[in-house]
Amino acid sequence: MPEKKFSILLVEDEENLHEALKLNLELEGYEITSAYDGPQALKAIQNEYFDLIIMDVMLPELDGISVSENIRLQGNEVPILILSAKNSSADRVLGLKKGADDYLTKPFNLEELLLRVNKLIFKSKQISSKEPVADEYNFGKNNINFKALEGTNKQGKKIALTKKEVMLLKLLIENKNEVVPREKILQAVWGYNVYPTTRTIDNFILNFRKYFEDDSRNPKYFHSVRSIGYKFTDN
Amino acid sequence: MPEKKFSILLVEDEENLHEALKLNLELEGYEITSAYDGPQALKAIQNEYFDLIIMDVMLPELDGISVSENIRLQGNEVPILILSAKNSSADRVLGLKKGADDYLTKPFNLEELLLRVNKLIFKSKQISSKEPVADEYNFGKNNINFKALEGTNKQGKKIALTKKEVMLLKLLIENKNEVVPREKILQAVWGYNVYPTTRTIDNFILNFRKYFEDDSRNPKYFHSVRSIGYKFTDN
DNA sequence: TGTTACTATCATAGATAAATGAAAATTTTA
DNA sequence: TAAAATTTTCATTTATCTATGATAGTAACA
Repeated sequence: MPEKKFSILLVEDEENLHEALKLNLELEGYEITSAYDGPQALKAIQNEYFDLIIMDVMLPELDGISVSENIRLQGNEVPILILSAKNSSADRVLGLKKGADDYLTKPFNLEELLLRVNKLIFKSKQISSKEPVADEYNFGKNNINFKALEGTNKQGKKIALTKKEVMLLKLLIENKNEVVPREKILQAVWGYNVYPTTRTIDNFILNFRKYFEDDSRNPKYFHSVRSIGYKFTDN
Repeated sequence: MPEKKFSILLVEDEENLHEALKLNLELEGYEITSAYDGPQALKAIQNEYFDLIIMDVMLPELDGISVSENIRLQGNEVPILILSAKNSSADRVLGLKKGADDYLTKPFNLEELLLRVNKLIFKSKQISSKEPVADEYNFGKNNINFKALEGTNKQGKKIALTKKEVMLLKLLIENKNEVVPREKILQAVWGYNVYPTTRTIDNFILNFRKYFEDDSRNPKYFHSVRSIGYKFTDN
């Protein structure tokens, strides 16, 4: 299995700087997606998973601060590194307030940028460590044995689970009572960072409902949250 | 660490008033930069950081309102205190008031000016320490879980919240005790190129009141501020 | 003080985008 | 190669969002 690259969204309108940054980041082993204005950036964020966003404040159409604000309001906590031309502390305060995680003033030293990029990505991975679920999990009258790749439903019927099914179940149960966005699911279970036009996730959820729900029309455990993702609850 | 002086840009063309204000503000401990017309003001703003701008509406070359608009278009949210003569267009001054700034009508009392200057600077510093809201928020007997997209009202009833509802709730709660103008709401929640009729926002507020208020006719939390926007309070 | 103009409230209905569910197509595994 | 697992496709259903309109409330002004 090839080592997974971290993916970065680079939002910068100035061509030369954009290309230079892209080249250097790729040399460091990151996978770069390019955006040249605010709307493009927002669109990319809707469709892909990123480990980090590097964004200029001064952008055509929609400025970087507004973009960050929008990202945060959507509940997305991807780390954001803001680049600013102005050396004004007003920008700085405003940017950080809106949820940017770090801040660099142009012109900046390339070394410093790379250091910060590394730090931000590492930091966010650290925090995201959730307590792992045990080998078995019970909800209602259902049981899941993650190691045996096997489930038992309320009628005591054994259900053979596949690897992917187990991965998705684990992910949802680890994050129970929280909505897990589709991009996060794809990222965690499939390893994509591109959100394909696919109903694959939905099919897995449908299967889970068939396996474990009394009434798949009114799910108690596997809830869909429209336009975001899915949520597992057990109460 | 030496105490930092707050810096003010004073934009006033009338020499006598300008000098008088400058002297008094300096006596109060502020650092004053002078400008005597619109273009000068804009130039100063490009090059320096200011904690506050005091600006006459009636200026040679380029009037104060235009200068303010220009500043805002640049994404700069420095507080602006407008000085206006009584006969100036009420509409445009009203427009500025919406931006959480302040205005004074000439002739004004010096004490009052100093009070407002203080208030504006203090207020903007306050805002800058605003933190993003946590995953959960409680007000009265209500609870909102932003990660679960779920609310609980005083009767303990669970309310499934939608993505947009959560975005708007977050925005209002992040800015609690402040009026959030309708344009700001549209910009932050709906995005850059969507213009739903303003009734849409009202509908969301309406729902929030149904979910969380005892008496939706006399809201305790979700207040409308006529012709400006909405305000969330929790006291 | 009454008239007028504006703005918010609230219910309802329509539009739209997303999820469902079944089945077929494809890929992977044994 | 057969069987299992996974992914795609597509018609249908549904959740959510938006527009509309009737009413009530509020501010402005003579």
